[in-house]
Amino acid sequence: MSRPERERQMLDIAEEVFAEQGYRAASMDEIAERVGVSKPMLYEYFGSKDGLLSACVARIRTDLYEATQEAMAGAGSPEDALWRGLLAYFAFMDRHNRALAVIAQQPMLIPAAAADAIEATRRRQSGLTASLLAAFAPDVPARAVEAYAEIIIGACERVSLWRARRPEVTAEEAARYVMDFSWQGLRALAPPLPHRGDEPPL
Amino acid sequence: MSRPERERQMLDIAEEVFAEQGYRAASMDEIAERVGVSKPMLYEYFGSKDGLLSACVARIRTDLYEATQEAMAGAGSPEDALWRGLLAYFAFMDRHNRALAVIAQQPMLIPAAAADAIEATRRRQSGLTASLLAAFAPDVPARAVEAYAEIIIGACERVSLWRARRPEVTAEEAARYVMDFSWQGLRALAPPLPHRGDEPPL
DNA sequence: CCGGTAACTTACTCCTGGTAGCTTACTTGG
DNA sequence: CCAAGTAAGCTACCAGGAGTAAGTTACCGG
Repeated sequence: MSRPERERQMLDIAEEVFAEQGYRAASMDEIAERVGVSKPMLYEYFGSKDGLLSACVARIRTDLYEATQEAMAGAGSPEDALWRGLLAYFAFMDRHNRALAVIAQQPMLIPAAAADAIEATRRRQSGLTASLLAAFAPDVPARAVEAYAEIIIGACERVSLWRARRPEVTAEEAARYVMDFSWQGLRALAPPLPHRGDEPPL
Repeated sequence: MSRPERERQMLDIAEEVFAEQGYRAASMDEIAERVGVSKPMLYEYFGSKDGLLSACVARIRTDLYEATQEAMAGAGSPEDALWRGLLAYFAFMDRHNRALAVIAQQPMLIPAAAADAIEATRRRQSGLTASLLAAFAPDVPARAVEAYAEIIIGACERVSLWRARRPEVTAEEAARYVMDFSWQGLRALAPPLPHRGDEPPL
């Protein structure tokens, strides 16, 4: 079997095993066995267990990035772009095994080397969001744009996690929540106070 | 040394070591040595390495919960409560070693038992936020309130992570970003439209 | 003084991530 | 068609750390 072929096969199996058992419980021996290959081959290809996880995560993140970017490409307005991006995000999470999607969001417990690879792809996602924001709010300072991008990413990740406990929430509903919140904020929620135009206290 | 005393001491050291080296890299032998005690004592007290992490996380989360709850107690309005809560959150993250605060947010790489303990305490935080929201938006469906609470928590966690890369961002500035975003949403950012006081759609 | 209990230790086992070195099999040039 | 090189693959091992069994000290009530 050729190298790229084997590599993809290994990633497929590893993704499956990690999702089933979690990173720690998954053993390299089992992954190797299920691939139908011996353990040193895994190390030949990925260097370490962390390297294998990194590769899995990198692949997923790349796919996620492409899916959201593509979805946002055809948008007519910033608002529309945000909506399409959110929808694509949650739909993607549905298609892929949610357990690994969650693993893909856990940078810190794994060693620095692996975390770097994950963070790099992750930052591309933040960057995409940030550029969207910058496009329709050019006067907002860069720092604030970054912060807002992080906020949106964090919101998405957390809502994904929440959906794992609430399977009845559809991807569209989830996207809707994030969208409404992001667009209008909470102020729109408060019905009793009629004077909504005032500034918040710093 | 008495049991509760030892326990606290062990947690202090473990917190430190986990924060320094990360969960995986930290060894029970080293923690035991730094405590000045032998390894079986750690197992006597916490059952397993995961148990030790769970205990650390539980303690931190409890403290965080109390800190934010206390901060929000004296608020005059929901808006004020949100602001105080956010500020307390980020200030807490500053005081405690940020690395462990981050570890506390990584449930999935550790076995189910530990993850459960973490999620349980975490949900209390979501619950606190949700009750705040419910208080000033009683007509919003419970499901949406939950989603919004998750969004805010996710935003806070992610912004914390971001601050680890951007030490120049103060706790107050971070709280400010989350506050502004949560309150006004993004629509307020778009500068070409001068009419910000109008009703949002919905 | 003695029995019991509770903090504590030494000295292991075993599992799993990781590696050294060998074997097979396929391609390529003479 | 064969030899030589290269790439895929394997067996057998090591190291280190999680977790444990059994024994030891020290304190405290009777």
